[in-house]
Amino acid sequence: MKGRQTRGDKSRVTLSDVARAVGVSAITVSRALRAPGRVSPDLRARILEAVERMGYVPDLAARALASRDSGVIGLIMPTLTYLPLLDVMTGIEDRLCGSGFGVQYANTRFDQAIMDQQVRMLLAQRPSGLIFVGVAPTGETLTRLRDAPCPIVQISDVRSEGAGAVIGIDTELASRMATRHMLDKGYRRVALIDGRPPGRGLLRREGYENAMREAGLYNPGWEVLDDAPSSVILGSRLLRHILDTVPGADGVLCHNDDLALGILFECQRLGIRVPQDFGICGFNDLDYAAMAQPSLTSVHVPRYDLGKQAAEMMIRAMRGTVPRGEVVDIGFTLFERQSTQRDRPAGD
Amino acid sequence: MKGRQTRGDKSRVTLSDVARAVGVSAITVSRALRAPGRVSPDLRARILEAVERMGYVPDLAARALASRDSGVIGLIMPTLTYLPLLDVMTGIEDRLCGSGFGVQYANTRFDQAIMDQQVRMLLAQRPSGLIFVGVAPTGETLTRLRDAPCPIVQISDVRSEGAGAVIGIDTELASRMATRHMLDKGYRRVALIDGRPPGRGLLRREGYENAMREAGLYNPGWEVLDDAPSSVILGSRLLRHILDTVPGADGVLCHNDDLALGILFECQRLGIRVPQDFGICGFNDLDYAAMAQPSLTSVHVPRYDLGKQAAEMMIRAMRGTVPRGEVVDIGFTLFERQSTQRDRPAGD
DNA sequence: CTGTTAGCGCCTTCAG
DNA sequence: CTGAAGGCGCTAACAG
Repeated sequence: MKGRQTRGDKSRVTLSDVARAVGVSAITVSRALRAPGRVSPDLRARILEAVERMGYVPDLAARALASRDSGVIGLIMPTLTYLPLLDVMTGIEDRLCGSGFGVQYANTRFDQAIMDQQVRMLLAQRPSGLIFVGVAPTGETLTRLRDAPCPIVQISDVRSEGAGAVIGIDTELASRMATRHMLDKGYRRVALIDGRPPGRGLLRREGYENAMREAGLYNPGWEVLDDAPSSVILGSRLLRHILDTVPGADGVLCHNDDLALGILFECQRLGIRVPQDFGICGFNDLDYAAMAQPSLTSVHVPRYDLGKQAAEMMIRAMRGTVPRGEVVDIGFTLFERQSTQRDRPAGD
Repeated sequence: MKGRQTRGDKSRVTLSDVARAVGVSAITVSRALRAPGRVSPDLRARILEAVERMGYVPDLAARALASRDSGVIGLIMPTLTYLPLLDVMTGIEDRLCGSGFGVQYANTRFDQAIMDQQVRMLLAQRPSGLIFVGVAPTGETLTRLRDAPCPIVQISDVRSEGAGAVIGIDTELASRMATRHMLDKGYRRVALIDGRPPGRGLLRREGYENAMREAGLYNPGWEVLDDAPSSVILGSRLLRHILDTVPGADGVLCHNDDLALGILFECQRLGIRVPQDFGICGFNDLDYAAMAQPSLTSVHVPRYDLGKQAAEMMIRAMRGTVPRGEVVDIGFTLFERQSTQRDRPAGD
């Protein structure tokens, strides 16, 4: 008698299996799992015990289909191979871990069109929330998000246009203060370099320009923007470029510590003394900034906390307690280290 | 007459909507989308046109529920903030991009229990495939995977026990050759340091031990293992530790370039000349290894390709054309750079 | 090549 | 606090 083989599969435990075992209806098990308050305590206990014992794991697809909510929070990222963003990610994950929400990454590869497409896809999968990490939605994406069916949090410059809550720093200010610091230290012909970071390039440049203008030293030719991804190698290359194109250059503001490190190595190779002959300021305060020899001045942003708080906002928003326009400035700190500690030239 | 408001939602376009518009049945549209061959060319064209025009996007949850396949490939990673792994990830993503499969990351945080749990969850969601990146499944996970309902590829040491296809390098060999290289260059009291990398620590240590033993120089006290995550800071700290505990140490084999860079910086700080007084060998050949001053000797692994090939194997496996036991050794290269170029002491 | 018939596993009503 | 119906959107499995 092989009979009763109605459902060919090798018995995946379902909600009704559990329900039958406990002697209640499926919906009660469902509620015991998701809305603890709506089931009597001891029934709930029995149910949870059975769930455990039978090894029941909810089928997310079925749940998503029936409830019109995937329980997934989409993280839209411009790249996955950029260390600073990863710290933010980790903060988000740590906060979300155990909250019952899943995380889905969408890698836009710095490409607007891909972002539009990915966001479209994500939205079609009924996400519980969307977090933009280091990119602000623009263009078509922004439009589509105007009346998105889920909360949106974006980690970006506090002044950027937003479709939801915004958390981040004032990039222009950070860049301006870093530049001013170099000027204060007596550097004059300070160049700016930038690779392909996650999109805040414009604001950083603005801060640099503002500080340089205030000092009457602005020169557009001192801005070196490269489309290659930011890296140590790029930094080395760009130093040579600067020395060629900015006569008498005596410092550089880097939009990333990778670049700063590359600059430092290349200076050492060329026999340029840092900080005496040349000042270097980085951005992000990656771990090696403090360890480098000489140590690198850099703008520190509490990235991990940034992620954590963003996730926190998302969770509150999903409970409906965040006004869509909320903006949080998490602040930054300029760590003034050896790479910019030149004594001011006398009489300057 | 407000009538016919049966489905309250603001019209999400469904398969049947498209089907009705074209005048065919739902299943035909479904097939046109997934199995191009099984629908006549011009019907298919009309359908695709309608799909485009109406902005239809498949509901993955419904699809997963009905087909018992989520179309998602799970990537199990020990951490998301370790640069070398990210290159592998990028390779995987690049290959999978456009293949129609989605990618879902599971971060195990170096924790066996979390891995077990995550794999259990993943399996419950009917993944199309599972790729273990830099970790080999063990314990409960391995058992559970024995008769997994989907292909498995693991990126790890070629000799590691596997639940599916394996692709990677011979870690012991790499480590042994790197150690031998240092010995060849005349370094004698070569220490080993390791932080918390994605699990290949044991094999790397084995390679080091084998090489040291062959040379009659093995000393267990020279192995410094730290549980902190590998980082530049850790490298600096460990150099001081080595100088304290290994009298006359003249070199170190690092299990990561982070560590190597930290060692280098600390040497510079302490006035120890590299490579004359002290040799440094790293692992992974991160971009700064070649740029550092002096440049760092390191073991290069084609990580991006590794990822790409792993994804390729996965795709083949999903078509059922990879024997489960397949093992691919992708090889490595030892780049001998300045940090180990000491002239052999005369008479040694 | 195309259509019909039945669910996939869960959750939303709406009743008690 | 619990239960009974019905359907979410899609796709196997057969038919034609």
